[in-house]
Amino acid sequence: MAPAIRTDPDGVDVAGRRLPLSRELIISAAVLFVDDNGLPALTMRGLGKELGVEAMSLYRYVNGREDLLEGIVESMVSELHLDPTTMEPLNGWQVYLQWLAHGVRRIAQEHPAVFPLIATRHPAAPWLRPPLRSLKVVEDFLSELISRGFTDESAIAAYRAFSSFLLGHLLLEAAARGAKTDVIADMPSPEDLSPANLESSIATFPHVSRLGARLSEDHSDSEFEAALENMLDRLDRTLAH
Amino acid sequence: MAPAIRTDPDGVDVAGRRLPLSRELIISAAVLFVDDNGLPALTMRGLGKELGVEAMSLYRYVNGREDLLEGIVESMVSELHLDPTTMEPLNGWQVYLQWLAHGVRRIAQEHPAVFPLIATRHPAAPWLRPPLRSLKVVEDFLSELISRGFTDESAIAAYRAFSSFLLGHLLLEAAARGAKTDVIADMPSPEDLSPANLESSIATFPHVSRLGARLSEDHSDSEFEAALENMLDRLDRTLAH
DNA sequence: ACCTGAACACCGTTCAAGT
DNA sequence: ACCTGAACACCGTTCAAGT
Repeated sequence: MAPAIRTDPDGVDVAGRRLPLSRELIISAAVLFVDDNGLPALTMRGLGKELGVEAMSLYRYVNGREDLLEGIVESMVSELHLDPTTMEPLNGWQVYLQWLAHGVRRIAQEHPAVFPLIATRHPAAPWLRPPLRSLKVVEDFLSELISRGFTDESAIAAYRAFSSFLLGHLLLEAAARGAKTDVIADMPSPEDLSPANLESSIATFPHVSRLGARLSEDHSDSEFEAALENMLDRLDRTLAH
Repeated sequence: MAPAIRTDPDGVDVAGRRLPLSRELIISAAVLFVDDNGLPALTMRGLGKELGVEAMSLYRYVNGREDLLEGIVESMVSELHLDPTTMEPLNGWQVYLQWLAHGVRRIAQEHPAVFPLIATRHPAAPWLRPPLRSLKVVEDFLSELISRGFTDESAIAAYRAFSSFLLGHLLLEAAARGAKTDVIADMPSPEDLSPANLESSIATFPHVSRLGARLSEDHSDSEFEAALENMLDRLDRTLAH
């Protein structure tokens, strides 16, 4: 059932040694597991088996399943931390927001099955807005914009608008990407528009039937870039008020 | 534990008669249950108890838990169907999109705990985009726009942009609304910025600390209207190409 | 120090049996 | 026709016990 898992099923490396358990190892194994098998398949017992260990062993390193999910989200979002030691300085808030937007998009594309977790889990503080849901990311966001001409208020408004933008676009893009690759243990979709059912629905849904092929086309790259440009232009206009 | 349920805990009406079980009754009871107790609390056994019946009885009317969730989503989204018999004719695609946007927003506001379900469940067809995830809604959408000057391509582009817009804004708004009312059986948030922890993080997150109060302010009404206006203007511009 | 066996309280789901 | 008891295969989680 599990296709092409990246670790040996018994959680041993190529030399046959068992990898030493740790929070980091468990979380990264969980990410791979969700990538391959989908979120509902992630159970403590199943992940334990993947690592060649009983489920109870995991409780030494993570405080239960909820904490594991939190760790997964945190490990993904931390890729968006600004790191001055390795990054060249950004010139302009537009460059920063472009970098940030494409960073989140890369996460959504590489881990489409994990992204719904990033999108819908309750953040640590009520004003944190997925997918920009870590304190460090928000601090960077506000700092970059305010140091480059935004007022406090406009930086906060930008944070709200930008998080909504990223969430809507990338959650739908991840869902589309997931639907192609997906380990669909879901039920066979009842009102599916496969060729068989399509004919019977031409009368009821003429536009949908006629445009079915074009509705399925993937223009996510150009659509994302265009919407991102529009967002940046809009922020620029509020700056010049 | 369960606060202010709207049906008698034994699923009987005021006269003491047991309500006759049906798919519709079960689904609407499930919606109320999720509104009050949150999505994770919805179990077949728990819902059965709420209706004064054993869990197994529900299987006569719904094909398992997944089908129940599907029924919940479908019952909410069907509120967005155009009904020519009761509605006055809409003049202009802007009026239609305003009506649609506010309809989805009302659902998100009235059922914030259900909205993540509408947002993240795999739709019946891969090209359906939550929250506009029913064939009828998409047919209405395309029909309204194409009959009012949109080309096939621009109507499809508008469907994509509009669904992304609604999903991003309303999922975040529902999450914020849910966090206030929520039955939070969640763990105590570890990096919460409550007064106690706030002081220690001023050094690490100066902007966040300074703006904490303003980050928590709710401007969702005006922000939604402004972003909706912007979206409609953008569509209007592509129309005039 | 690290892992496990056994146990507990839950799930969803099936099916023969009751009324 | 409609509901239930009993059972099965799973969960997450705890804790005393093993090594």
